[in-house]
Amino acid sequence: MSGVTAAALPDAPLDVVFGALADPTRRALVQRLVVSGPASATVLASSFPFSRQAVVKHLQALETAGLVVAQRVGREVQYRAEPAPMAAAIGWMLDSGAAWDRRIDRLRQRPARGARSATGAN
Amino acid sequence: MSGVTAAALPDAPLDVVFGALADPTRRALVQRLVVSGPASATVLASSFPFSRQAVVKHLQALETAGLVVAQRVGREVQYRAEPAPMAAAIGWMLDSGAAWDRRIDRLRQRPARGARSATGAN
DNA sequence: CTGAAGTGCAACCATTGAGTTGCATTGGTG
DNA sequence: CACCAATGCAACTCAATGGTTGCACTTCAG
Repeated sequence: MSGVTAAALPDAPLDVVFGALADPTRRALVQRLVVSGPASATVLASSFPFSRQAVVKHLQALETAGLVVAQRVGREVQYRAEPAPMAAAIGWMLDSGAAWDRRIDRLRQRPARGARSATGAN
Repeated sequence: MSGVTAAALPDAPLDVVFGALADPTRRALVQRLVVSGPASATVLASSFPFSRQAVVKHLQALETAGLVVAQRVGREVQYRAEPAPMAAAIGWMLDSGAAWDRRIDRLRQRPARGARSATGAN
């Protein structure tokens, strides 16, 4: 964790990215960092109904996902948002969506023969 | 749950969508359904190293997220992929990314006064 | 009608996750 | 130097998750 300074992680696995984004608190943290810029865990914690330690844990989860980068400034640690890993997640979804569209096309071409042929959801 | 036939759920909260996608098995299930078309839990389970019940639970998680739709066909239940809810997830990410870009712009416009312009990733 | 295939339901276990508290450590600053 | 603020580390609780198994129930088919 703290070993990584600011080097771009290769690319965090989708598990971790999606998992990090699955928590409302963590999404709120990301937005907060995106909107208001870098901040320390202590400062962030003052805006949330959680203890500082809880916020730190969330930030570590986000850092593992590469969605946040920690940078030491004096005795503080500034966390900054890094939306890059979202690209992979979006990519996976668009990919699925595309494949789904292709499948829909195939289903459309198939002659609708009378009764609802099961999968035939419009 | 099983009450819904094929009606589009209002829109599952992001928590649930991201959470559903955070599991590799569930992503594999979605892709399988997208690529090979609708299938029953029993059939799907034969392709995975898990029990049928485990697969059923995953499918229920996906169904809660609206990523999968269950349809009863005779004594079987066919599950079909439904990528629509991904739109909200993608939307959230693009939104964060956009806000981030705006922030970067502001930082870029700001005259680098000595200290850290730091966040200046690529 | 009887049986087998396919689901549904429930109990159970092990692991992870979110959150807490307490204390040690580091780093500015009066 | 001495203090205070911020971080780091560790232990602990409680709830949720992912997985299992066993059994009851429905439905098609011989």
